[in-house]
Amino acid sequence: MSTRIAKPRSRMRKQPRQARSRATVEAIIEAGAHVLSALGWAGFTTNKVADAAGVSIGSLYQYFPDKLSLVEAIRRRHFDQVLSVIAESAEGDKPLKRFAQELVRGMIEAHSIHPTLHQVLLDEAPGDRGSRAAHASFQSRYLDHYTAAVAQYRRRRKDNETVARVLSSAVEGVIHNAARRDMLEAPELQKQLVELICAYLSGAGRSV
Amino acid sequence: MSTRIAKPRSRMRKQPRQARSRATVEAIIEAGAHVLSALGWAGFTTNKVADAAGVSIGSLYQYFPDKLSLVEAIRRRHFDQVLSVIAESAEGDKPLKRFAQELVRGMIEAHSIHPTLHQVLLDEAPGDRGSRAAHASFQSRYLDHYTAAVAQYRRRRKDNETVARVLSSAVEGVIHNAARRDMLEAPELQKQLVELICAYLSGAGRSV
DNA sequence: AAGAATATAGACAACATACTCACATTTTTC
DNA sequence: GAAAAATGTGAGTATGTTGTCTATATTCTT
Repeated sequence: MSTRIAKPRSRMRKQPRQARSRATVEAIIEAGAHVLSALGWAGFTTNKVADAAGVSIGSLYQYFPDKLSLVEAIRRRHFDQVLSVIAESAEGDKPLKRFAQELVRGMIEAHSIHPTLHQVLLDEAPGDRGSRAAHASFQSRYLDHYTAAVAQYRRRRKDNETVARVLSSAVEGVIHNAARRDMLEAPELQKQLVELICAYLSGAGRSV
Repeated sequence: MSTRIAKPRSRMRKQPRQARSRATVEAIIEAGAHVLSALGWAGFTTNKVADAAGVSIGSLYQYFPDKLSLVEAIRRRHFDQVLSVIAESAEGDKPLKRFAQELVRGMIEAHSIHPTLHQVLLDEAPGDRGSRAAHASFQSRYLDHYTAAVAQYRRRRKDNETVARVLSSAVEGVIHNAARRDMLEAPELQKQLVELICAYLSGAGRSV
């Protein structure tokens, strides 16, 4: 006869009240991100996370009802970090080249936090519960930066939607590949990526 | 005192002799690729594969000593398929645009077989045993196509290595992203990807 | 300082997965 | 056509993972 909430275990089982427990939760999320980034979804076990965080498995389940909700928390935190980094790197009115440079710089910084976490969160980690919404929202806000750039710098107006998608996934691909081989900081790579963006947006292909 | 071979369980436990068993092995590999592509590395269990192949779990272990050797077989087969498709799509002397078109067409075909298998094999599936070598060999043969194109179509000679890597990972990124949202066959996407390649290789960025 | 609220620990139950083994069935060989 | 070789089977074992429960330790309130 209790007032059962629709999704009893959607977010957090118990709100941390004391400073001590807030630190515990923070440690768990941070350790979780680390394990997920280093070992991938398959190696992501709650016991390993608790171990890496220096807490017991019991403490973990005190705040996260299940594995998915923990991933959810990691996802939320990481996406927020990425978006804030990118957002501040690309705003205002700048020439194309400068925009590209700052975008690339922002992307690299965002991925330097946890080199492979981003890709793992996007591809491996399941997103069944309420994450579809968060995921989509992130993707759309993420695309906005590219869409704005495309609208601002491209001469042609057709297919702007597709162009933004192509550009963003191309940039992601390069960053991801570089992260995998630990070459995110290589300056030639940054330069070439900037050139790729500029070349595509200034539309040199149609003349040939 | 026996003559122990260095890697007793590296490849196959038993060679299939009759046609029946060859079909079994084939069915297992095919089913394995399917499961891996659909469910990812985390959902890739030997029981599911045996089930999907319509054989018993015992039969699977008759030919594959462990899970890794099965992944190895899947990897080998898929990479061979991809390379052969790409190889025949990009050879001879063609204008840049035509090369780009055929490359894109080839990549899309290669990934249409099992949309996400490629990425799963590259990122998720572990490659501990002898796979590092096969993996590196594939990557290098894979890059060769891009390097050849870069050398042939670019005016500048500097940083050709980096340019090839940037180009290949950009193309991979776009293809991968399209595969994830089931848009591999969208014609605007193909067109835009071709334009991206042409724009970058014909080097329009430096003039701005 | 004592009792209530909060936090942590780790043994344990329930379940999933990789892989084995003793035996059944089919094909080949003579 | 019978013995031998090859192939196929699936319950069973060992191991690891998720998530629970209860006992204990720490912090807050008054």
